[in-house]
Amino acid sequence: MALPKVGSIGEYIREQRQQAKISLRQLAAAAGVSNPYLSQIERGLRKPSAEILNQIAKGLRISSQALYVQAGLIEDREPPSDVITAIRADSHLTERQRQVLIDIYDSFRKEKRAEDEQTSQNARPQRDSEPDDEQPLPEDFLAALEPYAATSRNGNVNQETKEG
Amino acid sequence: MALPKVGSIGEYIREQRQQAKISLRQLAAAAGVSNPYLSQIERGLRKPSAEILNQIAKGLRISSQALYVQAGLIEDREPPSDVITAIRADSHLTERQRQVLIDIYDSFRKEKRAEDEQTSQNARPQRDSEPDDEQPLPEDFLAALEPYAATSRNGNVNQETKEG
DNA sequence: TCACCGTGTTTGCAATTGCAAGCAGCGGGA
DNA sequence: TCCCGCTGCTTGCAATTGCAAACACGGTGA
Repeated sequence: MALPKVGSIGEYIREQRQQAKISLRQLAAAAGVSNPYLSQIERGLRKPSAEILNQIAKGLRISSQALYVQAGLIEDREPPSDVITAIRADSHLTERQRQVLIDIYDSFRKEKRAEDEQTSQNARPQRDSEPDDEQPLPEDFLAALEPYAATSRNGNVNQETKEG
Repeated sequence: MALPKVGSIGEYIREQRQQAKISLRQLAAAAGVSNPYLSQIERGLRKPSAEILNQIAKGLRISSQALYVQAGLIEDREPPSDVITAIRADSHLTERQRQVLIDIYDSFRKEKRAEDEQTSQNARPQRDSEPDDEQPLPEDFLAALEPYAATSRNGNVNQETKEG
């Protein structure tokens, strides 16, 4: 019972490897792991760490994500689609703007969580769709944001270019 | 071994945890790991396995992918790169929170653009990513957000909102 | 027959993970 | 003052990872 999903990922790796028509040792070399260890992984005898998994994915030239999903390390459909990552990757923002956005996002998550916990006691059916009946952002609210937005406190203008 | 990026992921976890305003032990319990181990992870003394990483992500209610990217375990190859899309897809937010985030994002984009036009004359060389850290969000700023965050589900809000 | 090269597998073992228990500091109440 | 609860940190220690070396088996050529 020790390693429930490891077997499946081992099989998956072996499948991928065989489809690529490379030997265990070749993949081991490409991935930078030892052949015996790879053998054990493929047979589900070992639970590789994330680092090893990542290297194997590289060796197989497949997506790390695919492997993690197989390993059960990422919820297969991870719908959050990751606002944080998107913010971090967005080159159209300054570093400070990113920080603010992330903080706001986190605070939202926190509030939502607090609410969820609260409602979980009552086990109340929760409606997501609310009648949207109000302007989301009044002027003064955005005004309050400005000092945090582009600011460039010490001329930190951050221009990594990524034309997109 | 240097474990180059472990430190950064530890910091990232600690940031996320503190922003969520939960204690190390709370997160440890939520993630199903021991407190001392989490402490060591946060300080970069240990390299958590993928499984632990995944559990921590769950405990933090953040995307596993974000954590893996931070850990350098995913090549960050195809990030959503679209903040709006990510926000829209995030089921952990209320509809109102999404609206607010999107509006803030838009306003940031505008400000940044204005700045870039201004600074394009100077073409300042990039300052490496080290914006002098400073507490990200003052209290009153977050307080200003609250009315827009989770509130107003279905018209009637004041169920138990702590009214001082 | 032997030697050689390839495949995947088994076998110890150092290094590391991850945990239970305990330690030190801080703030509040009796 | 003591006690309690909370915060994070340190300390052994069992369990596990991941590797080097050696193993078993098969195919090839001399």
